[in-house]
Amino acid sequence: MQKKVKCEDSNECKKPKRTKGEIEEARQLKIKKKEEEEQSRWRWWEEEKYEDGVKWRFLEHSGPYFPPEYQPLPDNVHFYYDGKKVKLSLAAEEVALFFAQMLDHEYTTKKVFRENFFKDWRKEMTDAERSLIQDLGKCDFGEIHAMHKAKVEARKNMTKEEKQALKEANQKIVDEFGYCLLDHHRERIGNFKIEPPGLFRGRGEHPKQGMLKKRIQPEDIIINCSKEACIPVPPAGHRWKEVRHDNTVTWLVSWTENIQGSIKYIMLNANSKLKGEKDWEKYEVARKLKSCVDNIRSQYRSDLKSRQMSTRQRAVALYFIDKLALRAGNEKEEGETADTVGCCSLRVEHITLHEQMDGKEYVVEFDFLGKDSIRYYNKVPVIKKTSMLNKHLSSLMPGLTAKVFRTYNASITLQEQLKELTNKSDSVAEKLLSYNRANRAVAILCNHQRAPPKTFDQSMATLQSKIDARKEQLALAKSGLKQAKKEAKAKGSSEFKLQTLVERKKAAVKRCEEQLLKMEIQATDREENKQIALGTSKLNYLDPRISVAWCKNMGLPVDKIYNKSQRDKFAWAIDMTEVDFEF
DNA sequence: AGTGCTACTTAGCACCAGCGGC
DNA sequence: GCCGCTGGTGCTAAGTAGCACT
Repeated sequence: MQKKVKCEDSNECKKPKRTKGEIEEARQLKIKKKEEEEQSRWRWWEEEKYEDGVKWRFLEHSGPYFPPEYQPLPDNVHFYYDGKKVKLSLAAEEVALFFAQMLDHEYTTKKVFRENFFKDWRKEMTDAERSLIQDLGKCDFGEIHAMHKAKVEARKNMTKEEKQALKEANQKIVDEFGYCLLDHHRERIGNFKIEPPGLFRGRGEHPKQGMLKKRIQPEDIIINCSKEACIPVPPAGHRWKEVRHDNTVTWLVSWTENIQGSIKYIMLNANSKLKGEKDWEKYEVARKLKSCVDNIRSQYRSDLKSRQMSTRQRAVALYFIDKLALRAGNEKEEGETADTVGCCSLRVEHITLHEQMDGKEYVVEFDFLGKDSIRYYNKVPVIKKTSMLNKHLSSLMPGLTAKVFRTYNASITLQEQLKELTNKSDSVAEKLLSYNRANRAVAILCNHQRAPPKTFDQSMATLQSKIDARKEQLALAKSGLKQAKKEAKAKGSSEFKLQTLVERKKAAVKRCEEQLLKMEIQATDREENKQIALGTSKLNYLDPRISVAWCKNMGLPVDKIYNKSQRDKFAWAIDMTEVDFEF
C-alpha cells in the first residue's frame, strides 16, 4: 500500500481516493465559498450609524432551542437508600441523575456542595420520598453512575455513520435556530440553546455550589423581536411568558435563572454588527484616553496629597487601576457569591505594606482573589467607591470608566511591545514568537491565568525529544555536506554531478536548521505560556487594528495570528486598517 | 447618595473534531 | 489507517456599568 503523500506525486496510484482533478475541484470550491462569504458579508462599518439607543429596525428569529426532555432510567438501573431499592418519582430521579453523573468529580465530596444539593433535591421529592430519604450518606447512586459512564463510553465508540448522522442532526438545529434576520441581514446567534438543568457549579468557594439549576420552560421565556416579524412558535402545548418588541436592546430571548435570580440572554455572535460596532466603539474610547492620560495621571498624583480623604482614596484607586490594570471592583452581595474583590472592594487583609522588601523601598504586597477566584499576587513599589470613581472619570473625558484603563493599557502595551520586539528581517517563526511575547506581556498585566495543561510536562518532553532527534539529523546532514564538498574538491569543480550534490546537501542542511529553529522557538513559546492565557486579551482588550497593521508591516497574512472566528469577529478591523495605523 | 435591576462584556474550562506524525 | 494531541469552540459563570427610582 502506497502512502498518501506519494499518491499526490504520481498518477499511478492503484486506489486513489481522489484524482488530481477532484482535488483541484475541491480547492476551487473552497476558494469560491470563501469569496461568496466575503461577498455576502455585511460591511456594516461602511454604513451610517443609527440614532442613539436604537439597536435595530427589524428583528426576526426562531426563538430558543430547548434541551431534550428527561429520559427516565431503564428498569434495570436502580437507586438504593440504606441498602434498599427505591423507585424514585420522575422529578426526584432526574435530580439524582445530575448528582450521579458528577460522582467522579471532587465537587461531590465538598460539604457545601452536598448540603446544597441535598436540600434542593429533597424539594423535588414526593412527601413519601422526603420522609424516607433523610441522609445523603445513605444514598447509593452506584448503578446510575455506572449507567452514565457506559453511555459516555458508548458515545465515544459510535461508528462513523452514527457520528455523521449526529453531526447532520446538529447542523439541522443550527440551521433552524442558529440565525436571525436583523435589518435584512442574516446574522449568526451566539447562544441559541437554553441552558440545560443540572447542579450549579460556581467558581472558587461558591456558597451556592450544588444547588439545583432548574429546567427552563417556555413559560419562563421572554421573546424580543419586531412587531412586523413572525413571532417564534413555542413548543406544542406551551406558551411564552411574554413577547415584546424593544429595539433599544440587543437580546432576542431572555429568562431569569433560579440560582442568583439574574437574567440570562440569547444574543448575537461576536461577528455580528451589533457586537462588532460596540467593540469598535470600545477601542475608539480607549484611543481617546491616549490624548488625555498624561493629564489624568498628573492629576491623580497630586490628588494623592489632597486634604480630602475621599479625593485621596479616589487617587489611590485610580493609580492602581491605571498602573496595575486592576478591575473596578463593584460591590457584591455578601454570601451570594464567592468572596472575590477588585480595586474598590479591596479590604485591609488583601494588602501588606512594607517599608523595605526585596531591596526596594515602600512596597505594597497584593494578595487577593479576583474575578473567577483567580489569585492576584503582586508586589509593587509605589511613589471605596466605584460610582463616584466613574463619575469623576467621565468628567475628565466622555465615555471614560475604570475598565477603559484596562483596554487602553492593554492595547498601548501591545503596540509598544511589538515595536520593541520585532524586526522585519526576522523569520516568520521569530516574528510570531515576538507577537506572542507582546501578547503575553498584556496577559500578565491583566492577570489572565490558566491552569497549566494537564499534559504539559509530557508534551514538552515529546517536543524536546523531537528537537534532539532533529539535532542529530542536522549533525548527520552537516557531515554529509562536508563529505560531498571534499569529494567535489578532490575530483575538481568541473564535475557537474558532484556540484549539484553539494548544492542538494547544502539545501538539506539549511532546511534542517530552519526546522530545528522553528521547533526551538515553539518550545520557548510554549514554556513561557505555561500558566498564561492569551485568548482573553486577544479577544477583549487588544485593538485588532494594532495587530492587523503589524501584520501588514511584517508582510504576514493575518491568519497567522487570527483563526477563522477571530477573523470574522475582527472583519471590520481587517478591512479598514492601513499599514500606518497608530493606536 | 444609595440601591436594585437590567444589559452587556469578560472569563476560564471542558470537550472534541481534525490534524499531523508514525 | 490509527492514534495522540491540541487548537478551536461551546458553555455559562462572573464581572462592569448605566439607569430609574427613592
